[in-house]
Amino acid sequence: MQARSISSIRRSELSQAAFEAVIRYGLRGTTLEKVGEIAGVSKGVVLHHFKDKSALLEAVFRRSNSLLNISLLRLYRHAESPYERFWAIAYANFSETIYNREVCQAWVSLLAEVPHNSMCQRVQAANNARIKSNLSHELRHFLVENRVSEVANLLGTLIDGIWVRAGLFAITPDCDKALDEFEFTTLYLVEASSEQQKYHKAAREKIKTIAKIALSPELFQPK
Amino acid sequence: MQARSISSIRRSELSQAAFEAVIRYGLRGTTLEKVGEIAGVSKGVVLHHFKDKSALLEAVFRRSNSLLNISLLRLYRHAESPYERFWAIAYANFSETIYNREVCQAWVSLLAEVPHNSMCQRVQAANNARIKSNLSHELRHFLVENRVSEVANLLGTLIDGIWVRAGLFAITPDCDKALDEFEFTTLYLVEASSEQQKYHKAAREKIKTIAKIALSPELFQPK
DNA sequence: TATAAAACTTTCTAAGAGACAGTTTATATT
DNA sequence: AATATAAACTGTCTCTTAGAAAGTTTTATA
Repeated sequence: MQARSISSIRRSELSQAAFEAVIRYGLRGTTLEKVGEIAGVSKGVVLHHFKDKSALLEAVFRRSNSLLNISLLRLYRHAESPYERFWAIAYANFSETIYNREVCQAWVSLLAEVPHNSMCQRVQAANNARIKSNLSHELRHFLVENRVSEVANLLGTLIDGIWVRAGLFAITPDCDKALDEFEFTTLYLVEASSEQQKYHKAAREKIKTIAKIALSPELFQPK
Repeated sequence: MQARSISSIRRSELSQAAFEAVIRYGLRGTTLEKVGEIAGVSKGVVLHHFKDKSALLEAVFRRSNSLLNISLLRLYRHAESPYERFWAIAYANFSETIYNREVCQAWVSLLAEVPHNSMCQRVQAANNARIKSNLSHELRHFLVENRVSEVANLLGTLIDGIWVRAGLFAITPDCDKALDEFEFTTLYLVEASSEQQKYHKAAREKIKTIAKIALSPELFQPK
């Protein structure tokens, strides 16, 4: 059995290398040659596997979004209540494995590609929709139906805002601070009763523990 | 009296042209030649007034941030209470003159420049700090002191999030929707009493009217 | 082992960033 | 007004980059 085609392995290596290049040299400083250099191949190989530079950057963009997806699925597997699934979403976005200098910075750098790349737009739109849908699904359990959509939307937008700010300044972002901001906003937006607040705190603690294991760097090596 | 030096006029023309180019061709598609073409001069002129491409993009970035500043000052002039000044901040960020397809898209495109350009980082950091300080100053009047900083920070982050989402998809953003989201979040975060809510509504209405005049496209031609 | 397809390399071209030398235009000084 | 000086601008040259194309090697499969 052939595990994965050479092409798919190369594409993965190359998009990883491109990610590296974007971190090191910025979007404008990322050239096909540098990407090849990091991957240990010639520029020609890069263009053999990606039709042009846009296609390569698109793959990097897709990759960084899929990291988020993977981490969410891992946490979902161990979340057993709406509150816990809600916090799984939060920790998927703001655990060290995902919410770190490199990834945030790369994401912000790649944002510039989106307005003129309809494939990136689709990826990003799908991502926003997925987060909103996930949040809505859990919010329904502790918020009146007619406010669910609005709150889910706002929390999604807030997540983007936190990410952007983290990416802009090329410093290590503070996971706990981000999670605090998310919690703070949530509790006010859903007007959580003190009983509900306890559930949230408990769920956050549990998912935090799970995230520490399930999203540990050793276990988190994407294909 | 010499109104403005030739250089300063040229720099302004050129950064305006560069802004145009970023909109039309994206960050990666923006070349010095195209910028010159839009401005009706040769590439050499561009490099005469800006030491390199980064310096040019920096100027565009600064420009789009200063638009925000100008619109805020205009509205402040007519705001007469904390509530009104609070809403002046909101309308400075989300009036058609500022919050439109072109500006949002350019802003997002230029974000990619920030992580590797310390001057852009300084501009952006100053901007964040200013918005936070402005918000804090007004929030103090209808929120207990020990929550002011946190809420100001969150609202600033939310504004960034709304902007990013608007810039990503190259469509005309919806000003009223953005303002509704901002209002919605504010009212919950400050736990506004029904009396306070009335003040907010009234202030929003008033500033809306003022913005329609003071920020009308005819009157808003930045230097 | 023959054949095709996929992976990879090398070479070439057009376009871009930016340096530099030289020319023109504006400003200030006597 | 005449001259000096600085600023604005132009054209040319070099080096780097994206990407196309044509050719070579490797791998898979019948």
